[in-house]
Formats: sequence, structure tokens, C-alpha cells
Amino acid sequence: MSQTVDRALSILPLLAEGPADLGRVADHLGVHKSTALRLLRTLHEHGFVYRQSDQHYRLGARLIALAQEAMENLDVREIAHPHLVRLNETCGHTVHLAVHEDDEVLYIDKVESRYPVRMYSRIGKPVAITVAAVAKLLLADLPESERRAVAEKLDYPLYTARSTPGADAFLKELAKVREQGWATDLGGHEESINCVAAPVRDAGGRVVAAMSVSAPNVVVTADELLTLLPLVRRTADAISGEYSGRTPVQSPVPAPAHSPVPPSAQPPAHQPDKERS
Amino acid sequence: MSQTVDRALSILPLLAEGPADLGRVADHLGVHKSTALRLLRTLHEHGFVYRQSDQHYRLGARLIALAQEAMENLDVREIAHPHLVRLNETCGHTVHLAVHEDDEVLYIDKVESRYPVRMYSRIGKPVAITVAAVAKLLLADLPESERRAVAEKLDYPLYTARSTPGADAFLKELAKVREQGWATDLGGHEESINCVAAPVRDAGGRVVAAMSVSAPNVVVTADELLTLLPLVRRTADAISGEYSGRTPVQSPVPAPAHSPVPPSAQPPAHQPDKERS
DNA sequence: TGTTGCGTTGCAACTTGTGCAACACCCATT
DNA sequence: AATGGGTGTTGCACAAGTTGCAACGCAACA
Repeated sequence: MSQTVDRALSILPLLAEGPADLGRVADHLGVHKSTALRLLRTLHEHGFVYRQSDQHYRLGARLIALAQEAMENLDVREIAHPHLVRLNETCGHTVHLAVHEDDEVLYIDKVESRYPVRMYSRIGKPVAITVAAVAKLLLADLPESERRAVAEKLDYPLYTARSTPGADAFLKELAKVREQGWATDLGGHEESINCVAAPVRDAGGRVVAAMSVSAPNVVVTADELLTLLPLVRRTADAISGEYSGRTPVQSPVPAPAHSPVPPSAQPPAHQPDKERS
Repeated sequence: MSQTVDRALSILPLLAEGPADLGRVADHLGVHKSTALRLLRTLHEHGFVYRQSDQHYRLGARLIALAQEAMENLDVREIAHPHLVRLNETCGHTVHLAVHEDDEVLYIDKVESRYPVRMYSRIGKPVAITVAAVAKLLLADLPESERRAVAEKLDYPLYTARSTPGADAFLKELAKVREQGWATDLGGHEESINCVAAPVRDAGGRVVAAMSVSAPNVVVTADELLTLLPLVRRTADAISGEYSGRTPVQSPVPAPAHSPVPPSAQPPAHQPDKERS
């Protein structure tokens, strides 16, 4: 819509492929060198491009800073939600998303089971930190000293016979979880409820959230639930990908793209699109 | 230099602070709403801006993707990253990598502390150039005349009682840093935070980047932090070695890029992206 | 010393972006 | 249901900003 801005912005993807000199930029835009120069200067003033010593232009650091800020404002929940819904549509069970905050682990999102028998939980409520699968994942990511400090501080209520009995057992469990990259809660909180959970990580690999699938025994056995593990992990990884900016967020706007396939040529759109490929 | 582009680019930092509606954007630019609308549309077409359902604009995914590519083009970063991670694993504190660009010193990589008390910083953001340990190293390597020119140009905000008070003190500090080959920031930026830093050099001995370890007083005292100096220097030297081609790159796995991918993350459905290049 | 290749500048022509005013729309009031 | 203020959106005429040109400066090369 705005020619000048349009051209200026088109420079950035070019530069993303690697440094380029004035001539190349001008060619790429199909404009005179002087025009390209002025655009580059404006970009430069804003720190979006950097002019290296050999007079080649590179993407600038301000771009990185902006993206970083953008990601900071990104809500894990916002990104995760559609994935949680999709997972729920696939397996039908209750799906949770939780974060660690001030020595508590809190549910921040939930998609209800489609089975009539549901487990009780509530968004914003602290989870049973010593037994919940999501809590194990979140705490397992802390540095060793911190982990021990937290473990000592906690109470270990015996909800069931399978609840984590004390700090030692908890730390051992955390070590295991940390190692394997996923966690379970098999009747540790309520006798008849099992969970499988996987971590959501940021660009640095830190666990920022954890998601789980929960179901009561009367619907599926623990073993059956465990068969969902790969799916849960894939979902968590997909969320991680978007959260860290690795995967471009699927924008609701259809990309203008040079789609080689005419829209009409697509298969009769039956499958509800398992994990968008 | 180019008004339109200038305005368009000014929108992005605004949006980085949080979502804004058309009116706010127009105000911020001091232009008519219709003008702001057209600029936003152009940004939107390029994916730099995303329009959420409540008709507020926020930074778009394309920006994040670009920044990601920009970082991949920084080869120091790529080489340094595994070293930074290893250092973080050893000491647990926040590790930074910074470069000098256009009279600014910017963080280009960061590995978060594993302790819950973290210092605030952001990749891509300019550091407090007059006090940061990494900034001292990078500026200390400039030729004397340039060093003085830069020192004169700078502001010397008194973040704390220990902040560098002015150009003279700064130049003296730079001379010392240049001499000893490492630098510190002991509460110069934030009262309770200390840093130790060491330079990364290219084959010609010029400082191309600097890395630091930072930790708040509540976690370790300044003296304790200083005991890490040899380790920090060794790490920086190792990076220098690889960067200058002296040390054969001993990558455990020829990882495609510095991908901080979590262990559990399989290739998350490769993006068709990249288009025909 | 001339030549080629690059980035840079001033300027006149005109394409482009601008502000305006009117319109369409949503939501909260009455 | 009708009203009113608050949004975002559109077409248009004007001029302001952007464009390409041609000329210049400045390297590196031969």
C-alpha cells in the first residue's frame, strides 16, 4: 500500500540471506542506487541494518532487540491454546498448561475433557506441587541447589498411597524427570487419575511451562494414557517452537505466497489436520 | 531521511512495548489516523505487524523470524554459543556475549542464570556502555584517538555511586582494561550486580566480542565471582581460538546452527519456508 | 596516468503519500 | 428501539516527499 515502506521492508529479507552491497539491494528492488541508498540510510538510523566496514549491509541488532521484546510480551498461553485445543480434539481428555511462579505451580490454561467424567482443577489454582506431573517438569529445570532448597521447604501431603512421601523421593523423581524430558503422575494426587506431561521450552532451552493430559482410570488405563506420550511431547515441542520464534506462527491471514497448488486442487479436506504440517 | 519509512519504522518500537490500537499509533507518530492505517497495513503485508482479534496491533512473527536469521549470520555468536552454555552449566550464572556496533555495545547472546534471582538484560539491547565490563573491553581495543572521541561523546549517567563519573575516569579505566586483558563491573550499573568479562579476539588480535559472567550479590559476593576469572578467560580464549581458525572446531555434533533445541525436540515439522532461493 | 567500479550528492519532474471529511460500524446509554 | 460517542475505513484533491538522472568523489586496479 505504501510504496516506499514496501520497498524498505523488502530489503530486510534480502539482508537476512546474507550481507549485500548497495548495488545488489538496488537490483533486488528494481530501483536506482540512490533510492536504495536513502532507504538503507533510513533503516540504518533506526538500527535495523548495520553497515559493516567493507560497506556491506547486514541486519542490525535493533531488529534482534525488537524481536526479543516481542517475544517477552508473548503469552505462552496465547500461543499454546490452539495446540491444547487440537490435542484435546485428538484424544478427548483434559489438557492443562502450567507455569512456575513464586514457589508455586499454577494452571494457566485448561481444555476440558469431552468425557463426562472430569477431573477437578481450576485455572489460576496452584497444583499439588509434590505430585503433579507438570510441577515435576517445572521444578526439575531449576539448578540443583535451588531444587534442593525448594524440596526441603515443601510439605508432602499423602493424598494417596502413591503420593511422593518426602524430599528425598521428590528429588530423585525430579532427577529422573529432568533426565527423560517428560513426567507422569500415576494416581499420586487422586487415586483414580493419571497424567502425562511434557515441557515447553524457550529459545534458551529453559522450561517456561508444562502441559499435561489427564484422565481418570475409568476412561483409560494408565498404560493406555502412556501411549499418548509421543503426541503430548510433539505438541509441547510445537508450542516451544512457536514460543521461541523458531516456527513462524501460523498467521490467520493466508500468505500471499506463490502457492504452486491451485486451491481447488486440494484433497476433499477430510482430515482435521493432525498437527499442521 | 525518508519520512514515510521513518514513520513506519517508528511504529515498531511502540508496538514492542505492548499492543496498541490505531489511535495510539497515529498519536505517537503525530499523523492522521488514515496515514497510520496505511503504514500499518504495509507493515502487516510484510508480516512485521500482526492484527489481533480486538483490532490491536502487535509485532508480527516475521520480525521474530528475521531476527532469528540475523543472529544466525553472526558467526561469532554461532561459535561462542556452545562455550557460553558450557560455562553456564559450570557456574550457573548468567553469561553474556556482546559486540560493538555503531557506537553502541549490544548483547548478542545470553544464557540465563539457573538461579531464580536473575539480572535483567535482553539480547539485542544496548548495554550501559560506560560501566558494563563487556563495553570496557570492546572500547578499550579501539585506537587511542577513536577511544577518546567516543569517550567525549558519551553521557555518564550515575546509575550508582560506583558508576564511571566522566570521560577522564572512563579513559583511565579503558587503559587499565586494555593493559590487563579483562574487565569487571562491580556494582556500577546496579548496586547489587557484579560482572567479570573477557575478550574474544580474531586472528589479528583485535577484540571482536566480549563475554561476561554476571551475578547478583545475594547469590555470590564480588570476591567469589572474581574467582571465576580464570575460567571466564579460558572460555573466551577457546572461543577466540575457534573464531580465528587456530583451534579446529571440535563440535560434538555438526549441529546446523547454534540451535538451542531442547533434547526432546525432534525436527518440529520442517517449515516449507525458505522459498525458492 | 588512465580506467573501471563503487558510493554519494543536488536537482527538477512527478509519482506518492498525505490530511480531510464523510462513511460504516460497534457498543454502551437513554 | 433509537441515540450518541467511540472506533476503523474509504475516495479524493493537493502538495509534499520520493524518484531517477547525471555528475562527482574516491578507491583499487592496470
